[in-house]
Amino acid sequence: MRTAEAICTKRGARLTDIRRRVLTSVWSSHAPIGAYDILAGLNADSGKIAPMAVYRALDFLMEHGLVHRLASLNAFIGCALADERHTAHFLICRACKSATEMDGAAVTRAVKKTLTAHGFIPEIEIIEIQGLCAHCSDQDVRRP
Amino acid sequence: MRTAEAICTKRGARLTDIRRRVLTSVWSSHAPIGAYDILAGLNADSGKIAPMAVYRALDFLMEHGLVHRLASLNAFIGCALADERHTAHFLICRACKSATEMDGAAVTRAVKKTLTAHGFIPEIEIIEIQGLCAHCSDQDVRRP
DNA sequence: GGAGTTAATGTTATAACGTAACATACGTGG
DNA sequence: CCACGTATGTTACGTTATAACATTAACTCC
Repeated sequence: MRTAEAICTKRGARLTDIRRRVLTSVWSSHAPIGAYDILAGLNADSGKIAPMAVYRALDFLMEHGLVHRLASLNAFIGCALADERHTAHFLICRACKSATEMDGAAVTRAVKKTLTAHGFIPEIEIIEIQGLCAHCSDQDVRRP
Repeated sequence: MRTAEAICTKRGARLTDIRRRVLTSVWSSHAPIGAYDILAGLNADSGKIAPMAVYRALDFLMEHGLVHRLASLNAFIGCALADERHTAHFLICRACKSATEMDGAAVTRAVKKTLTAHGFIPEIEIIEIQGLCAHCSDQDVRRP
């Protein structure tokens, strides 16, 4: 959280009140959280923030790498490695709902190689693997 | 299309009228197509099909590998390799809107390796790379 | 072929996710 | 102070997806 402020000031970006509250909300959820859940959290305490405000804050936070979006869940999650620019690859556990960034080096290499073969110039990489995390697969977790 | 029928009869699955029409609609779009666009296409000719019907048909078609869903676009696309069970990886061109299944062998290997290291058991792999395809990157296509 | 069963579709309503467009406030540098 | 760029407020709407329950069609076993 202090990191977030540091990053923003370093870049001359303003971590305003709403943005800070949205970021806090994202971090305080252990699992990926939807925009409207964030909204509900913010409006529980105080007033009436509109969806727009949340989406704008999320856009800002994503631009600065503080938050990632999980396309397959329509949800958002805090990024622990915000100061290094990177494309995130996620492992999403259907049992405990955790979403952890995986070590993507090998995958990124393989993807890059394949793309070159196709002559494709990448801009956004979405890699989201859903399944069971190590902890949950030890438990007795049946298929959906 | 004949392939689709063959697959369904082989599996004892019923390729009903709606399912057939949805599948045709998906195939007749060169780009990934949204559920409501499919719906509009069907309702252009004849009567009033409800969204539910389309989503149900899409679910069926996906179960049988005849169609894939692109999570990052909320859209659907026909699968050319429907009889082999496979996880599809897509290259999505932002210029021409094409979405082609890439050769995923190397990537799949890398993913599998990384997952093993994490002790993660995969069930669904979503890999969607957005960017510029070979053809469009030859043209003068600027960033968004 | 008719009764019982499962699969598929119809119907209605609503949930969940996301954005356009325009007005207003806020801060910073000249 | 005031002009300009950035951020937020506000309203309304567009898009994507599903819940819940009723009805119809197909299949099967005797």
